[in-house]
Amino acid sequence: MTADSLTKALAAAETHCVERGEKLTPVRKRVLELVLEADGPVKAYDLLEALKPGPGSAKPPTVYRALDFLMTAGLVHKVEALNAFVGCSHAHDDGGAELFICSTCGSVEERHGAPEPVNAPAGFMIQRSVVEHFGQCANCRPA
Amino acid sequence: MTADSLTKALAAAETHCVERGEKLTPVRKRVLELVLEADGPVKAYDLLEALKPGPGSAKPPTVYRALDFLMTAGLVHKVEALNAFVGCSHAHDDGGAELFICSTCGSVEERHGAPEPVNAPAGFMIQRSVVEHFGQCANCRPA
DNA sequence: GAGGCGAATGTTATAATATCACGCCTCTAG
DNA sequence: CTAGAGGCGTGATATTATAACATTCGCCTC
Ligand SMILES: [Zn+2]
Ligand SMILES: [Zn+2]
Ligand SMILES: [Zn+2]
Ligand SMILES: [Zn+2]
Repeated sequence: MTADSLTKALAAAETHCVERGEKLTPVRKRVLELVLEADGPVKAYDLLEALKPGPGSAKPPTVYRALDFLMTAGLVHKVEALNAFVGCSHAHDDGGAELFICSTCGSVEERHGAPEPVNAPAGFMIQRSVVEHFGQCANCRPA
Repeated sequence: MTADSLTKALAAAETHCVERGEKLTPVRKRVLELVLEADGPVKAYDLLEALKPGPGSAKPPTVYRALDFLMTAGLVHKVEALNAFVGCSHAHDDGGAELFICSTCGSVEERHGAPEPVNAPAGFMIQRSVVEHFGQCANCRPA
């Protein structure tokens, strides 16, 4: 992500929060910035390290609280299978997303629109779905 | 799961392993038994507790090694979003499964046959998919 | 301005999850 | 026999996440 598009993404995130009646505080903004800067899924304790020289102190609750906020706001998604986090460029309020993660280069592509599976058990009401695909992206795919 | 069907499942698991040229050792069998007995996703350290009075000692590597084996054999799946494990009644050799987990009663339904999503990025080669749906099953669904 | 309230954050400690590293035992191929 | 591989025991440690409580700050009211 270029510095320019990062700035724009942060501005858009700020607007998104204001519309939801919430505040993108400095700590939250800094965490979002770090997640967006990363070129792939990023670990909570790596964020913690990156935060240390920064504005606030850096204890685990700081980063986990910021991540919780950003996930609720739809600005960050957790990759459950990696215990890691990725930035979201769509800012969708519903939590669901479909992730395609390249195991080779770490790139993450996000897609929407994988709704209720056709083979769900009868009467099952889905509230939250975790959909993560791991493999090789077009660039890293072996010949 | 009834005691009878549990016995049958363990016998089937043993056969499945033999066909793969692997051994369902006592520790592995005991862990599988515990996972199958549970009425929902079960945590590694709960297995550890349950193993303590059992045959071997009970340190984390014991249960994690057994779980790794059982997952590779397709006898157990990990619920990534819960850091928990569920028994598999299908014994499919490929790792993929689609799970429907009731947040109220903890029941888990497993389905197969949700292959390559239509909206994958061009050229992306999927190796492993994690698909977990959380919500309410038909019994627990509010009126 | 003083006081009170709530959200956000700081701080300390601990819980929960998972792996490493090493050595012993057993089985078996050669 | 002997060497190697797989399986497991054991102690230590790494990684991930939360609980509990104190403090700060902005805002509203009196
Ligand atoms: Zn998203
Ligand atoms: Zn790639
Ligand atoms: Zn299965
Ligand atoms: Zn239910």
